[in-house]
Amino acid sequence: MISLGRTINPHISVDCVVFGFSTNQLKILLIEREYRDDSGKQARDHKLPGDFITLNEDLDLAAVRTLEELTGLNSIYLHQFAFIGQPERIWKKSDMDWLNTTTGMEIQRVVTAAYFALINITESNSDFAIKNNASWIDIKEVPALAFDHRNIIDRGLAHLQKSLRNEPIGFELLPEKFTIRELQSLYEVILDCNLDNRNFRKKILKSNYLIQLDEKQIGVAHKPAFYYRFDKHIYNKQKKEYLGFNF
Amino acid sequence: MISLGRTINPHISVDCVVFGFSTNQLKILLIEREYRDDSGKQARDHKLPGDFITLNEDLDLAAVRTLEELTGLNSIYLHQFAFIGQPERIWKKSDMDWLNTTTGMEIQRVVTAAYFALINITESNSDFAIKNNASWIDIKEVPALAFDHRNIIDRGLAHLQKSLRNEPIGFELLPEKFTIRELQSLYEVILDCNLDNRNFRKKILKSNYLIQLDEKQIGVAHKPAFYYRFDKHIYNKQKKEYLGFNF
DNA sequence: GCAAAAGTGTTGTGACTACACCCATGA
DNA sequence: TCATGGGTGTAGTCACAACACTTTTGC
Repeated sequence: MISLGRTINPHISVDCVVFGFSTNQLKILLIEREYRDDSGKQARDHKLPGDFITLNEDLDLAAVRTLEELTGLNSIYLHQFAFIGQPERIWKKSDMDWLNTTTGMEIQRVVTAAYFALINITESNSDFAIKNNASWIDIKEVPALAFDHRNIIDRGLAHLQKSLRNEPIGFELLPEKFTIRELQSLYEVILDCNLDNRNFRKKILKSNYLIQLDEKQIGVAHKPAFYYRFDKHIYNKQKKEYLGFNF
Repeated sequence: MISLGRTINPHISVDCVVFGFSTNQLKILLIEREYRDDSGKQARDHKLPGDFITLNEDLDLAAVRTLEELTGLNSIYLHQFAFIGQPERIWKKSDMDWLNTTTGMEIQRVVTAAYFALINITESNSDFAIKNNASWIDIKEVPALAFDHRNIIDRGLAHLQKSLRNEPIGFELLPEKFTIRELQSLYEVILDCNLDNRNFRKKILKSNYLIQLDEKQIGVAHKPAFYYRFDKHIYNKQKKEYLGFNF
């Protein structure tokens, strides 16, 4: 999405790799775009949510703005994870033409700050996104993308996997209350592995920032699972500095 | 250092936090700069090695170039660790004036890619640096700096500590051959803690990429220590993916 | 009562911490 | 021979991996 009607800084952009999780799939938010291919024909493909920053706009805030315009959400987990500036990263003429057309400026070279966001997909923010030509696509079925966005997604995914191993961020992708099994599935899908559920439970419950609620699943054809919630406050309190070094 | 005589991209710069280690101190490479303070008086202070990128220059290569111009070295451990773009990061009028004067351009706002470098300080590269107004300063005695460079250093140091815990990068700061004790001191200084030397040895030698040489210290008034070298090849081979998650 | 997923305990192994003394050298 | 830093071993604790059965519900 390009900011028409704002004064942009045409040298610097933000791009957001937005992850969501639903029906046991890791999904990513992509935007459909219309462009003219090298032969001048109208075509469609997908790109990451992103935008040029405006003059005097803070980078982080530009990323927040981009996502808010797209999902209606403004307090989501969002961090910069890379900054990409190879001169040849926009190598297709059609991509460069598209930038020139949509901005109405002569774009030379764009350096982009890549952001990483985690969203709990709900009906409401999903509807909001659809109105903006955005849609949630399974990470395993990402089509060909504009610019170097495929590369940015791969780096974002690696970042997600690393973060998930080192900090409790999985909750950002789940609703307020969730079952241990849902959490385990999330880990399995993102890390692409199978986890022993006894060991997973022990490990995740030992750190006592998962609070068991009084509520159970209803209407399921098996023993209903308890719901839990993540208590960020407890986590922050007992977050410890790991002092060993293990390589 | 500003590239006079090159065509620069005045929106984007690189800044390098360059660490060195000598006489049991963690040091950082700073450049002395002349400028006019807000009252117009000639003054001196320090800044990080850095530069605007030139048109069509790759960011990573801009960082390599900056350091090569400064130290004569071109194959050093160098990684991007942050990208900083608050509009108010250059808040002092004197700093903005200095940029305008040295570049001969009207600078509006600069977004900078922060790089992190590790160097084994030698007489030769140290002499080279001195010729360029650069000097090695103990990390604990860093004076007031230009721009937001103090902040960048703090973030670089945090990055160094984190990296040192997770990857064997300490060797980059030491000469080719070193004693276990030197390595331990390096860990202690950077992590700001005391380590038990029996446990340190066990841990570091267990991973068998430290090769004991036939050579010992000479001329020391105590039992001479063996020298070791780091074998990157062995490390790369047995580098394992840590699959658990520990938070 | 049966299908389907939830939930639970034990054991072996390996990594970490804490801790104190002898060894080789130069002066 | 003494001062200096190099170099070594053991015991307790804790985290992790591997592994199979009982429980609760809807149909």
